[in-house]
Amino acid sequence: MLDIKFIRENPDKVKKAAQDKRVDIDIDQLLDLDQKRRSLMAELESLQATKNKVSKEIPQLSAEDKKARLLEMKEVDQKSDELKVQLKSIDADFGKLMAIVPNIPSPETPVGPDSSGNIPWSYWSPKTGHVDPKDKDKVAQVPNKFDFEIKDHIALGKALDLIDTEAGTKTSGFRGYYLKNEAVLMQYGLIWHALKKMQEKGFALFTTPVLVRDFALFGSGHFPFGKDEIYQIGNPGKLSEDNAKENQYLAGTSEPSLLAYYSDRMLKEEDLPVKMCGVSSCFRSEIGSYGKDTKGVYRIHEFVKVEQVVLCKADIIESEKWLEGMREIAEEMLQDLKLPYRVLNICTGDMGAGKYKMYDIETWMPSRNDFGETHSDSNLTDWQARRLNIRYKDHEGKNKFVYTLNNTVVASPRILIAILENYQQKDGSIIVPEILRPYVGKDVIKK
RNA sequence: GGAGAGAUCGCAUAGUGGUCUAGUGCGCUUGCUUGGAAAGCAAGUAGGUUCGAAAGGGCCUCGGGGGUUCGAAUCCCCCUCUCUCCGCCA
Repeated sequence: MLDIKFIRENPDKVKKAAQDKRVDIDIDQLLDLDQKRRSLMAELESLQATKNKVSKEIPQLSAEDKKARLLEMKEVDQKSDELKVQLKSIDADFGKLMAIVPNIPSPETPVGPDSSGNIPWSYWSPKTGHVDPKDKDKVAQVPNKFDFEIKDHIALGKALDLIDTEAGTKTSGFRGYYLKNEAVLMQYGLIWHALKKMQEKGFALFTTPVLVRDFALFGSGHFPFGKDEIYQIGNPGKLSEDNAKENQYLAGTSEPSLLAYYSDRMLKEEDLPVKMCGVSSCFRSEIGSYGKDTKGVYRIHEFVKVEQVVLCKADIIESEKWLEGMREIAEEMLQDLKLPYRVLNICTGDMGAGKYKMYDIETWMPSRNDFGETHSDSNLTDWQARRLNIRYKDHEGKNKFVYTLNNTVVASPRILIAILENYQQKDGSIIVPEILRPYVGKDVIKK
């Protein structure tokens, strides 16, 4: 959500943002509704003021005067009832449009239509260290090379009894899977490693509700945009469009729950930044990606994720520092695992409506012969905080909306794809990354 | 699943149709007092929105929504949440 005052004063900036982000919204219509809404409100409020005044006089009046006044009030009532009906419908339309007004992207965000417009920002591998994207020769050295015929994670998972998608599909349906044996230990080891790291960095740890209400998903910006992507559940007797407040949903990330923890709160400036780290199951319907990544555990309906969220004061410089800081934490995770990756600066057409700036981190996945997204780092400035009413009192005593940011720490089993494939050996075994060995209890996974 | 009680200005509490512009206590802020402090005294102590250059008005908010009424914290309906007891249960 943007401030309506900002939209009034900068309609061209907002139109440009909508165009670049490919959000279909008529800003002129919004401003027209805003105008109508305000003039209706003014009219209605002056009627209300009359009513309030007369109501106070009535007890003191003579019986006759009283009668006359009451008749007048009936008319005022009728008029105000009419206006209320009009205002209600305008309000509803206004609210719907306000909910989809996109945030203004940062000056560093490339303008582009879709993922093809994303720009590599940096590369890293254990061999090369950080690599500038302009250094083409070095960039070519980032991916792991193998001097034998590689297997994909599906074949490796099957051969070593780590992943069973056939049984998973039988039990759960399309995109179902079981993790087994060392893969289970690896997943929990990754989560444990991530949680310890985040705690050491001063983040408060949370397990979060996965089953959430409408407002949390609206607040994070997952509604109304990505409604198809989210499973709706609840008491069948209560499920309905009109009663969205009662419906519950399976969240696709712990971000909505972490943000909602502070909804409707008034923080003090010294409380900021609030650093949160959530671990939860995540559910995604993957409607709209039929036929994409249909094999293995790259794109699945349920997974586990450790997520980082920061609420900081309303200062663009400070928020950018946190975006970079959270990116570094995610990179540290991949460096701990010694996995090659790249960071992309995400373009306007590929970022959500609420985002100011966004990086994706993609980890090398040999069977795809490409990098695959494993982390997503976003600065949403006050766009979410306005939706969730998360404010703080600054040192001058002024109330402001916080800025919100979020990034992945680790998501499994997707990260297991990179681990299994990058660490595979010629003999079909898999070396366990050093940091996971205490959790897995061995150095090599083999038949 | 059953029965009952409740939700009021940061906290606690009063308030049962007009005197509520929501009182009181605590907390907090400022001032007076004091060598300094405590105590005491005095004043202040929410948010949103709208009109206005400002000063300052108007409107809304007593869990949320709707209704009755000229007028609702107060009466009615629906919802959410909390607590107590019973039942069931990981």
